[in-house]
Amino acid sequence: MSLGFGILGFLNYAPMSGYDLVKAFESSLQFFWHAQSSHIYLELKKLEKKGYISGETLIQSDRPNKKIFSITETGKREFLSWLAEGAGEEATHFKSAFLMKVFFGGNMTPAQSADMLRRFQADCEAYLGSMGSAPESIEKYGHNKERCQTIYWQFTVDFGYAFIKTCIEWAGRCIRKLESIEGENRKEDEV
Amino acid sequence: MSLGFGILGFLNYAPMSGYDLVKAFESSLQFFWHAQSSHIYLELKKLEKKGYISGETLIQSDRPNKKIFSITETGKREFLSWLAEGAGEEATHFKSAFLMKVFFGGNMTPAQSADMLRRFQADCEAYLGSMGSAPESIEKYGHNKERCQTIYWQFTVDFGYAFIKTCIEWAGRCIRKLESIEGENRKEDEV
DNA sequence: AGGCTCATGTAACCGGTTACATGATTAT
DNA sequence: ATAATCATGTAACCGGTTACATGAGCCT
Repeated sequence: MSLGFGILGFLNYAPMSGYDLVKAFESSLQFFWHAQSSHIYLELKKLEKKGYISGETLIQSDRPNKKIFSITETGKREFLSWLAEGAGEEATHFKSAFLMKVFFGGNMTPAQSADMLRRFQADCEAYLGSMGSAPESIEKYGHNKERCQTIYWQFTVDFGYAFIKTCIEWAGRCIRKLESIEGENRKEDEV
Repeated sequence: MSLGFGILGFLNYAPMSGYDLVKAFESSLQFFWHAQSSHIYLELKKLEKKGYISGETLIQSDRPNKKIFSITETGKREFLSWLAEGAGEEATHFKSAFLMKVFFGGNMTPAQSADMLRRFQADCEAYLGSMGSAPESIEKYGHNKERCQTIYWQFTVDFGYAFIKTCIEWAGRCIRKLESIEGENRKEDEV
């Protein structure tokens, strides 16, 4: 139901259509929450059924019509109480199929493992590059809001930076270790 | 299907029962993959149906009987080709409902947000403490295997350490920032 | 005419969780 | 007796993905 709360959070800023929400997720939460448009529309239906939001069709002449959703009082209460719950222990959980591959790296050659880690490192660097636009996004979306909102957005961006940098450094250590092993193996072969 | 590959990975070390696999996941992959026993048994059935593993009932007199699963040639091939695929771009993805709460922190008081972050930080410290047993686990499980396996296990443990430490430091920075804001607000109130 | 953005959905499926259910054997 | 560990499952559900489908209106 976390996606639902994300939607409520955005609607708590301002009424929006499903399409607007898709864009909003893409340009902010996507660092730690990937939402498919199909899923968002599905969730909107559920939230409306529960009475947390209400939608009104807006007739447009220049573009296709759209349905604008607003958060209800009940919805606001639900959202705020979810926030107030604070962090559960699941916050420290981290799931990764990639690390599973690393774990079973003994079934590949060290060279293969090193390649995998290099690819990972490169993806991280690319990701880091794509995050360059984050400060502007925050500026753009936040300039008409209270300034106190944007520091929380910045917190999540900071987390992203710190996380990716940690990944890059870790991968570097692993790669160096694997290269040293390869070096030893070659020496043994020569003897 | 990642859970399936995790199971194949363990069975590639040695034949095991469902119960053994539950224990194996708990004592190693749980840092980045939580597997419920019910799910493991379900997955074992699927893998058997696909012909990736085969099970034989072992009759025990001192304990309840159990079903020992072994990886088949087909299973081995599948597992190895999954490994060889390397890291996909999903490796850099990170999903967190907790960060979503941080993102929407503007709907709480800074004090509430700071409390949430302190709780998170404390959970991280606790997690760090629980990881102290990892090196022994590796030693224990690895001493009868080739030494080259254990360095990959160590890699994932190292990642865990680095990740949690990054979380703790990040949370600290956020908390300090929030405390300074609270300080400013109090000053304004006094004027 | 063709491609773009805007706009909204449905259906099938899959991965995973929760809750429940059962029963053998061993140790205290 | 009874608690703990060993051992295996089922059923209902939920959160999310993938693939598919549609169509309005704009720009070139």
